[in-house]
Amino acid sequence: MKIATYNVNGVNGRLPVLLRWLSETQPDIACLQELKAPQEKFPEEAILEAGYEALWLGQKSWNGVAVLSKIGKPEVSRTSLPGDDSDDASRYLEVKVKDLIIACLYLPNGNPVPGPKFDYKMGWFERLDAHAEMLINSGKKVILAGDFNVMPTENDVYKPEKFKNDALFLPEIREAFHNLIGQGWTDAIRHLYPNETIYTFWDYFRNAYQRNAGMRIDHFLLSPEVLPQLKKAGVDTDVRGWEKSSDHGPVWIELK
DNA sequence: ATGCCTTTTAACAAAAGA
Repeated sequence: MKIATYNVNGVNGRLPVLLRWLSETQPDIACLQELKAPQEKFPEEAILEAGYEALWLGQKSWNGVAVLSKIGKPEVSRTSLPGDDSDDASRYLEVKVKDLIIACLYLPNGNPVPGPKFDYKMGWFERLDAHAEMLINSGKKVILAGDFNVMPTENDVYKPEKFKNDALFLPEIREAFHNLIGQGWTDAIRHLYPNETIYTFWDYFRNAYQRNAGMRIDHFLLSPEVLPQLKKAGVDTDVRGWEKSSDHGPVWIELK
């Protein structure tokens, strides 16, 4: 079984690229972030025609997450993180498919630092941390997948020194990510490729993709019950080079 | 030092992204 996560940066503007990617790579489940579309503007028909049933949380202009499946319709588990009823950003969609719980998440960017956006990011991470602990303690097969907006180590960004004061790389956010992992989660890409330089995002400008000036910010975290099934993982880096592509590339895992 | 591009919204720039 192949599961993918892809920050599409606009699901309607990206539809031709999204459909081509689904058709060429055939993930069984795809988690999408940054739909940038209200609930009623999600391209459900085109996704259905591509063979996928979908659940999605839309929002006007920004955010938005979805889970696509061609192995049975996902069942909603949660549509937000617990802990802050005032947060109405569409950033978290947790579903059940088969025997898996899959959390599709879009962590806030957090820049500029310092400021309310970074405070919001740290607060969001705290709520994720608390909920993830509950999930991992459940003993179920759980996957946290999505755009975490965190480069976990210096090997995850092309020029670490340039990002010392960035919300994606500050010590406190890397520590938050490290603490989350410490609950018992496994970073699937790093588990299979401990030392390789692997990126999932390349900026639109300065020819970042052509220069491979990238960052690894989209992640798969696996609960201990899922880890033994991990067979392969990778990034569809070529998709980032397609015409009208997102600034992120799709990341995927294969489970036995 | 810098959002240098791209998307969305809306009707022009502005906001946001990372």
